[in-house]
Amino acid sequence: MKKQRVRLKDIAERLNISVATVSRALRNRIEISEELRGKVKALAKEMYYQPNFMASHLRTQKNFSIGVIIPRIIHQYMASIISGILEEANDHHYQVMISVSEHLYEKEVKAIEMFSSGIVDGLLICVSNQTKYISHLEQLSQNNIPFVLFDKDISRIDAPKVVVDDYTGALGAVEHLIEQGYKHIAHLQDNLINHSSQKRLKGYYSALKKHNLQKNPDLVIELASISIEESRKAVEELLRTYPFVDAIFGITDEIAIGAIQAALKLGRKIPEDFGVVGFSNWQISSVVSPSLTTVYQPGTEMGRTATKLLIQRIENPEKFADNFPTKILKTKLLVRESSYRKK
Amino acid sequence: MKKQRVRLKDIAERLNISVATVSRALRNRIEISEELRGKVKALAKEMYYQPNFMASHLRTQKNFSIGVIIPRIIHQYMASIISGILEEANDHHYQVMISVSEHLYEKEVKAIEMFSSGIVDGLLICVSNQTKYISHLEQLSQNNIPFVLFDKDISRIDAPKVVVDDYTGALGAVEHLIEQGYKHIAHLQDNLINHSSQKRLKGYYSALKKHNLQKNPDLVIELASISIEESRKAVEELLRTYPFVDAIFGITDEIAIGAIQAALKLGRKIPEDFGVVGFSNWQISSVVSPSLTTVYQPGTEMGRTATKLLIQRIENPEKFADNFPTKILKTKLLVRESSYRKK
DNA sequence: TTTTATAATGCAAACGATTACGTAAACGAT
DNA sequence: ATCGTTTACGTAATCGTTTGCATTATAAAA
Repeated sequence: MKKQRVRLKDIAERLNISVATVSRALRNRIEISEELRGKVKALAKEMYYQPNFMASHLRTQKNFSIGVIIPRIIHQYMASIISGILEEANDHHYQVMISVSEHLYEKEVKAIEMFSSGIVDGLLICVSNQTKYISHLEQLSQNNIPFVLFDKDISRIDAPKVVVDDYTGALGAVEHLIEQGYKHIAHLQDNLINHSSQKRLKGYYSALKKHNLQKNPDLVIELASISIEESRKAVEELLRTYPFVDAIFGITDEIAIGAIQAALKLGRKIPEDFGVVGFSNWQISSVVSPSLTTVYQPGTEMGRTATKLLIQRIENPEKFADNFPTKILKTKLLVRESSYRKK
Repeated sequence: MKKQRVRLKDIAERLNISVATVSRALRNRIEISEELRGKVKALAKEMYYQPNFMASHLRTQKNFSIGVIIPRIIHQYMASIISGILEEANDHHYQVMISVSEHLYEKEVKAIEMFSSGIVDGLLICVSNQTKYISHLEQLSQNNIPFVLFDKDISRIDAPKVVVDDYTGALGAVEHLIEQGYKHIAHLQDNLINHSSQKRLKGYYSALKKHNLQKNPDLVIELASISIEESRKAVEELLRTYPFVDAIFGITDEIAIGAIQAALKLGRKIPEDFGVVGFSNWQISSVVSPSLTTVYQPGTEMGRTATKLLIQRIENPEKFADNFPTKILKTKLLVRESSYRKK
């Protein structure tokens, strides 16, 4: 009743030849005469033969699949990274398995263990916000499982990395505000565990210093969580306490949008007497009114680059035995209405 | 040099027992004495043993992984579906492999072929816009590979399906506009190949009919592609040609936002003299100004439901041999500024 | 003591593909 | 006729687990 899958053996029996011959014929080995190769292929097609990857992978110790571990997926930037990963993987005939850690360290460790069981040839990892220990990553190195870190940097671990130039991106964003004439620029960010956050903060400080603006620790606000509402509340409070603040650099677009809403609510004119810049270039940012100036992060490119690096490492282990490149992708400032006062 | 992976054999040799015993001990079979089981497990842990899934899957013909085929991923609604899939799969200890068809029929077929090679136990499929033929899906049935269709419905194919109630959703959205006093409601949609689009169009017509409003084919616009710009252009033209139009039901939030922009540009007041409703509840919709009334689609729930159905079908093939359920998820109208005129 | 039941373990054959090695036939060169 | 090559294929081991069917030891029953 239940139709069995067609195996090499079935083809072999129909043609009265050996399984080995069928295998070789299908993979175009020259040792098999052209005539027979043709016959085998024709019959395979006719019988809808599909190779059993489980078996061939067990034998060859190769999977043609890579695992991806990310903190969350409902997030435009992350979705664009995944998109890049899928594209690049597809180009190289690799399949992609995704696991979401939900920013929980434990889930991250579990995912890595799960992927360490031979179902993938390598791993693409974006560590969670909670990840402070790295023994699970070192375990991977010891088990000889190639992996590449992306987006979030963990400086202590020795592995290929692909990150965005947060420092320069933030620096440019804040310099732009300064050039537009804003004098008292606040910075809203999430907790500082995150490496990117730290870099963006540094960029912010550098820009102030470069232009001889005083840095005021009260103008750096650390939000408990990243959301429009949270940011709106914080900015309202900030503007009541320090009314002289005339611009905000938000660490994400969500935060920047919250800032816009708060400023509008308090009667500020954007960009005339209040400027806002965000980070990431979510689709929202071009649609809100006023449209949001933001730092574009090349998500798709990051996905592609990380995947390319991983596949190279998988297919050429010796070559990458000791020198692990860190690719730093350039951001791009997209100037829109929220910060551009024509002079 | 290169450290070998630890196998059952390695553990067996260290303990001077057979491989079979180790295998059974690790899987908690009662035939093995508790004492020995303990010893084996301890040593396995000590040696960092990770079972080789390739081998065990080959033997058991079971993968604990499912394949997902979607048209694209950078799309909030789709990302939320994926998120639901990943959650549910994770709960049942399944892994998820994703393939993107980019709305190309050929890529969809290729993906299905690829997944038919035993690397997944079942498939979750959201067909592309271009998919008119279904032989590739029938092939799956014949090859005994369980699959579930989600989001996009193809009525001709016999399989479990999970869809959203587009008809009722659209009906409710348009009725809401009517109740708010809008009289000349236009509808903007994409090409009609899509089943959902057709259902939403029907809902639109039904609402008009129910409230004795005349249907005017000129007020149903078919866009070449879905984007804010495309929609803005179309709506501008529409409003110039038919100035009496006072509301728009857009088939997605993008289209609705384009409509808002066009209406504002032409000096219409929203919601006073112009109403707009979208479909999907993207994050954007609550942030634009005026905020957008829209029909919420339960993406995460759809992902979870489809996955649950698939896993049931995988683990209980007989039970689902002939009766394939179609789950229709309820939408929910979220009334916001773009359509709510207080009376 | 012999028989029988029970518990605990080993043996070896799968799963389906790949591949090192072996072999038979055909051919040309000596 | 003999030998060496080449061509074209077959044999069988292998990848790491799982599992049906022994097998052995131990205990209980006769």
